[in-house]
Amino acid sequence: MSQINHQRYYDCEDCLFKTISCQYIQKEEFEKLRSKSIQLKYKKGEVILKQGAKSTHFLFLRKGIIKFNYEDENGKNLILSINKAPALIGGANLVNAEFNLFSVCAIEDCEGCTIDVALLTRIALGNTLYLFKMLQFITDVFRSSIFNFISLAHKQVNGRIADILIFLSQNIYMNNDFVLSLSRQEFAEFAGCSKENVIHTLRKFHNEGLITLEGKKIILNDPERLQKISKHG
Amino acid sequence: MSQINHQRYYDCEDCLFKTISCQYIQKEEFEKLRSKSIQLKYKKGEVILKQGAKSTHFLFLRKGIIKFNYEDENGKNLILSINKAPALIGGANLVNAEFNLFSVCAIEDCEGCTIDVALLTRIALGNTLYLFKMLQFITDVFRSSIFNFISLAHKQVNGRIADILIFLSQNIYMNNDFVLSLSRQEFAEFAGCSKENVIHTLRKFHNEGLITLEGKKIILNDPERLQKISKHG
DNA sequence: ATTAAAAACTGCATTATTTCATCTTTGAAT
DNA sequence: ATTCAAAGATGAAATAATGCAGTTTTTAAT
Repeated sequence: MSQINHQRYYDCEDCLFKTISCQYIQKEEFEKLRSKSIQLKYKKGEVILKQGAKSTHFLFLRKGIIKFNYEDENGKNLILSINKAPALIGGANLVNAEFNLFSVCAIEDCEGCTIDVALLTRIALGNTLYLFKMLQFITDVFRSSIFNFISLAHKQVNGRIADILIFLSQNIYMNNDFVLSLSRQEFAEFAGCSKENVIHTLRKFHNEGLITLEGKKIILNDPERLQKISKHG
Repeated sequence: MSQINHQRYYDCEDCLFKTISCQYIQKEEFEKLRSKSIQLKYKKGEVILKQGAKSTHFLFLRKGIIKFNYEDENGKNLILSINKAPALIGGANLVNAEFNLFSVCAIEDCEGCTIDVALLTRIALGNTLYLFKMLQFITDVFRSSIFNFISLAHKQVNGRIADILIFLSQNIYMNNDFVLSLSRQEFAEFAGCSKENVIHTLRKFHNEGLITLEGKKIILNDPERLQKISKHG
């Protein structure tokens, strides 16, 4: 991710963050933000924000898919949430500014730009409607994780995996037919079970005709029946 | 909870919410908030905010212990978080105002007062430091639930129950020796397992000398060893 | 194209968890 | 004080999930 010369990969004119911001703040204000921001590219697998590190900036994710990852004291990983662009990442610390509770990693190639937290906060403090909009943006990222939480807490692995398949098709890939960005290990870290259990369960769904599985390619043949399994059928 | 005549149970002078508020806003502003607020008492078991209902007010919880409860489509309950006073409840909707995602129920007798959301928002919009403070207050309530999430997601029942015992002693009762406010069923809804599993596991911990169990009374005899079990030992 | 390493897969033994049937204790209501 | 209902407790059988060992497939590097 090292960009010595801060090259620009894309034009800021069509950026959603600019569009939204300029509904609330003056173009000159936005220009201050933009002048301090750096465009970055991340390859699949790269760490965008590191758990335990100090957040010096937000990242406006313009393109790509990311995971929120928590690593426990035994080195075991847990995926709390998966999100796709556009999203404002790193906002967990806007209110209670401290260290990153989680890592954020690219699970597909990503593009985005850094946003100076201190400057954004200063501007937002002078414009509460903008502040509210930014808070909404930030909390959006966490909204989906609540439902994964609920799924984990009181469903068995069948239901949890059905939930994840539905979630991915409806919220990430926007299609019943997609190429999974996660390894089986990562899928297991999202579902809160062993990778063998993921493999067995996906195979079972395949054998029952619920899904078609060809390596990383997954087709949901029967989303309604998956919904039933999710509802513990 | 019906208070036809809005009787006052306690004096507002020593209220933490007033103390904090008046560090940021004028006494006259606070008086507007206070004049619209109603003091309420809830008995153990009473619903304070109902899942699916519209939030017309926050509750500043002055005394007592509450649970955040989610009821799924099959009528199964799940406890997302347990919190004690003081806390500002119902703030999930400050930013994205819609319907309550969860119920909030008293698990010990509670006292608190309603706070008009629209008025608090209006005042906070005119005073961003106060707004930040309120947001901090609100997010505090959710902070602890993240760690329960993590515990649920990648620990077995032994570890989850150890985690809950430690959480309750350190964050709720502030003592190694406490009288549990939860039924075994509710404990199971917090731990994400069957009530029999809770009973078996608590009994096992008791037999191993880790805890002393006398009905609702629990003593943590060996918090260090519980920590080890939590860390999957 | 060949090789090595990583990821995916499989079946099975072990362990964990739920479910069920039954019994005991506790607490509230009459 | 008695009764009833709810909560707590227990053990055993059935089901679910993990962890292991070994095999195949995929991916990346030379």
